[in-house]
Amino acid sequence: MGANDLTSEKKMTAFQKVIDHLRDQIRSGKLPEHAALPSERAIGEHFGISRMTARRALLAVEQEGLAYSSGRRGRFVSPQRLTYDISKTVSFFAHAESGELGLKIELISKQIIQADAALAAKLAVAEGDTLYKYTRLFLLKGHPAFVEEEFAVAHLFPDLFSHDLQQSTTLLMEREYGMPPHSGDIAIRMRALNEEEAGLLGLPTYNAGIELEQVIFDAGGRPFCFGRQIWRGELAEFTAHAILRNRRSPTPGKV
Amino acid sequence: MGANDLTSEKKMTAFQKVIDHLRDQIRSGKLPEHAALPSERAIGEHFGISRMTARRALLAVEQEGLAYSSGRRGRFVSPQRLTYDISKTVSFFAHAESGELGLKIELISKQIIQADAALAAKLAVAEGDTLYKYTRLFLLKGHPAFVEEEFAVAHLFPDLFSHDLQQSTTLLMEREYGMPPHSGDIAIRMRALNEEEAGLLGLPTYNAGIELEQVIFDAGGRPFCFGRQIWRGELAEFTAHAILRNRRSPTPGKV
DNA sequence: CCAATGTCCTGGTATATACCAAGATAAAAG
DNA sequence: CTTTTATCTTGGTATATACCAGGACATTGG
Repeated sequence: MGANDLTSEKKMTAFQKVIDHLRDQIRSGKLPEHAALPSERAIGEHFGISRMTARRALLAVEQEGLAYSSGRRGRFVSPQRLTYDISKTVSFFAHAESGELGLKIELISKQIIQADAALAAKLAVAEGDTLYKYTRLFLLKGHPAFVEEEFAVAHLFPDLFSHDLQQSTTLLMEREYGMPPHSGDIAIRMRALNEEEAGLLGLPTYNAGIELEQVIFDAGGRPFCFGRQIWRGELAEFTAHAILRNRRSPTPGKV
Repeated sequence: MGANDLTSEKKMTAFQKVIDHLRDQIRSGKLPEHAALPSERAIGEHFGISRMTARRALLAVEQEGLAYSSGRRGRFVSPQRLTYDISKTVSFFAHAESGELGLKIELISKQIIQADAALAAKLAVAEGDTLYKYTRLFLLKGHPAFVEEEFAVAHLFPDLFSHDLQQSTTLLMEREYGMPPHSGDIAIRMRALNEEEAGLLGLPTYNAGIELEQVIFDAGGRPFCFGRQIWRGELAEFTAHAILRNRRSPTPGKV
């Protein structure tokens, strides 16, 4: 005992070695953005491990956000994370326009629906009121970033569907209907993708993503639009600057 | 050929059946919060599938946030998600005190360090300046919720470590040092846990979680504290209310 | 030149098995 | 009654193998 201490890190599991290797390759830039990672089988042979172990390692790297899988085409290096300042704008499109992000919108579906209880509460309308509903896929440089479902109070935006929906609806509502956003209620959480979302985002089902919900209010505090985005988790970062309201003791002196 | 169409959903994979079953059990309340899920082996036998397939199903349910694993003790039903309004308070503790959440703080480590480039930039001090650093684990009703690493500018808080760190440091800094938080810069993203975090949170490494970073400023706009929390993803939801700054056309009239 | 075809590579699913280590628990020893 | 020990259960890791279906791509036929 104590003769072979040179083999320092032998506690490492096989798939952790692979993870570390892939991480290095990606972080060092040897594998640039959107470059293909070795396949499960290739890694298995190269490291002398079974394909299933190689697979676990690749899935871990995927979870880590360093790589993304694209159906049966293979796995690729994730692009750099992008930040979305939720306290400055309610429209990601408006946010993205300034920087050159190569944003593209694909319309997946549009329909006219009746508000259910949950939507009615969020949009301060009666249950059964007419709403526009449309689903869109947002791509950054050709790569899926998030899926958005949006609900708009119908009577405020007559003939909304006659306009092009491949643009910022927030800007559209402001320009065409004189309805500028004034404030927003936002919720962010992590959850698993359902089958449809996974398909659109090119991810395996049950992958985790980040959901961002927002209710947009006009200057009078009336909600007119509710949106629900589900992002590829490795892609997004949300920032905000918060000014704190007066709390229990309105500290005299300053302020 | 056309005789057995009653077996309607036979395209379902084995592990999807298990997922649906577990989801039902949890959503319907047959399995209450923190109740134990069947083990991998038990599910395998019950559904006539191999343990590895049962395992994949359980991992998917875990990813979905419906269940959490707790080392080698088994898997359990996740408690209800809790919301944390980031635009109203910078202290989760202060936030949690009001509601009866059963919050407990465990001090993991504390040390005095020199600021590296990244920390120096965030806290507006010189590289090499002295900082307090402490890591704490936050538990809700006895269950790990998030790990927090906090960095405070040392010269502003003499003898910080002589105080009890099992309380809200924001409140501590306000009460003992007359340094109330005025505003905060917040960033939220999804990322994988490292080994230490996974251990503390009772999760397998490389699981995804939600990271919340915040820089806290005083009334003069000077940063004095930087915190980094990593949450169990299925547990947290972050909300904010944003008032939009004047954009291209400073809408006349209100405000 | 273009469309159709077939082959190869890829990840997704699934089985059956094996060993390990940590947690839980019951049994044995003090 | 308490402490220690041994056993059982659990998830974590790992292998070797197999079949399927979709994407990529070169070859073939018109």
